[in-house]
Amino acid sequence: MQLRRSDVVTGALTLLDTEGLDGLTMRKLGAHLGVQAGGIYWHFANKQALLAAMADRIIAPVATEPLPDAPWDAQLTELGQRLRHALLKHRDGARVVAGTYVIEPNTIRAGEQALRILITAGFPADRAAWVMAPVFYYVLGHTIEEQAQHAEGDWTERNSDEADPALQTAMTSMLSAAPSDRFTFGLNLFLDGLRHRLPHSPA
Amino acid sequence: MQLRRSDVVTGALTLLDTEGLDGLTMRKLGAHLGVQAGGIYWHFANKQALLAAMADRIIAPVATEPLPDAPWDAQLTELGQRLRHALLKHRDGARVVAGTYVIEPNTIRAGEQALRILITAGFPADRAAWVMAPVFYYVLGHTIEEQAQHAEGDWTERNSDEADPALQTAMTSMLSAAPSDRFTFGLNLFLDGLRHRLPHSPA
DNA sequence: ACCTGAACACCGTTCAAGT
DNA sequence: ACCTGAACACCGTTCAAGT
Repeated sequence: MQLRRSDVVTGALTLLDTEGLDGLTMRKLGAHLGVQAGGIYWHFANKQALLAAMADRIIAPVATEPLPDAPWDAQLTELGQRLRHALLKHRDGARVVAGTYVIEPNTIRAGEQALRILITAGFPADRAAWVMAPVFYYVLGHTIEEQAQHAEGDWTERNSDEADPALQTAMTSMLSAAPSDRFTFGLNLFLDGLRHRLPHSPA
Repeated sequence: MQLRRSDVVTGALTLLDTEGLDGLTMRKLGAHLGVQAGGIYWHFANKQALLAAMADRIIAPVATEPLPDAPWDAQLTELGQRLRHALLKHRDGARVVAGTYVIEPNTIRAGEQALRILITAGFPADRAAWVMAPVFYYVLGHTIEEQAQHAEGDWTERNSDEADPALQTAMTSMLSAAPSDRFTFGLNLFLDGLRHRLPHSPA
């Protein structure tokens, strides 16, 4: 039976979870789908196009679920949290999304949601995207690192000697903290900046 | 005459500028250095280690130059600006740094500078790193996109139809703006959040 | 110590040819 | 329309052997 474009994306995401991004090859994907590697190129022009489709699928839940009726800052926080959770659902999800310049439908929709929140809240339309981009970079950057989980011993090892105790405290408290706490902290840092530019919304 | 570790890094950065990160292969680097590809492995355990050394070299100017005697927020801004400029000095510089979990000396030093600024300013030591990380993610994310310069027509093309004019304005103003203006704007957004948590420093 | 030569085990992508 | 088979032009990495 035939392979649809969406089957290829689904198979690729399954393989992503078991092999990771670096282990995701067209040949392995072909084998997983019961097809020659070359066969995939009938459905996708190249690997990059497939990765873009995967990224869009990963982001889908962020664009789909309706936002709660809440103040703009709570809505924006919710969007950031949803994005992180969506990225965490697949191994290397953040790297996949970061690596593809996505102009697929769901990604566009998610971005439009963020812009609408900001514009409705009173941000000038010609600055809304300037605000959205940093939040997006932050969520991606944080989650990439969260998913990389490079053996945490590294830093402590390298710097066990010669270091300022305050700096030690700083690094240790970052490495030992729960990722979700650090994430929320950073997101709030951002929103403080935003709230500062805009009258706080009435609850 | 013999090849030193630092010569390999220098050659790799030269090649990076002409070929880009995706075109930087061990074989091409070998040819550029007048050496077989395998020969490089005497100096570096693998390509990843070489990329880490390249990243550290790229970041070097951020760690080396002393900071001006200024309020903490101005110092932090300066550090962010320097990091962006350092990344921009080499093609795909931001991607190189983002792709390597760097615990090389210069990167450590640059991070310590940021932590010291924050701690001196009065941030609790166990939160300083939580503040530093988001700024770092932002600078990297912004600069990666700035260096990708994916034909700006893409978005406008895809969305010339059916779209909300306010959203159009938002996207257009982002795509047409000078990257350095957008960068400074985003950095300030962050600092507003920080200043909000800390008594503003006396000039 | 530092590098060559040559191989190993892979890649993404193309494309005639099959069904 | 959808895929096979087989090739092309690469990769990173290893390692005996040379100097």
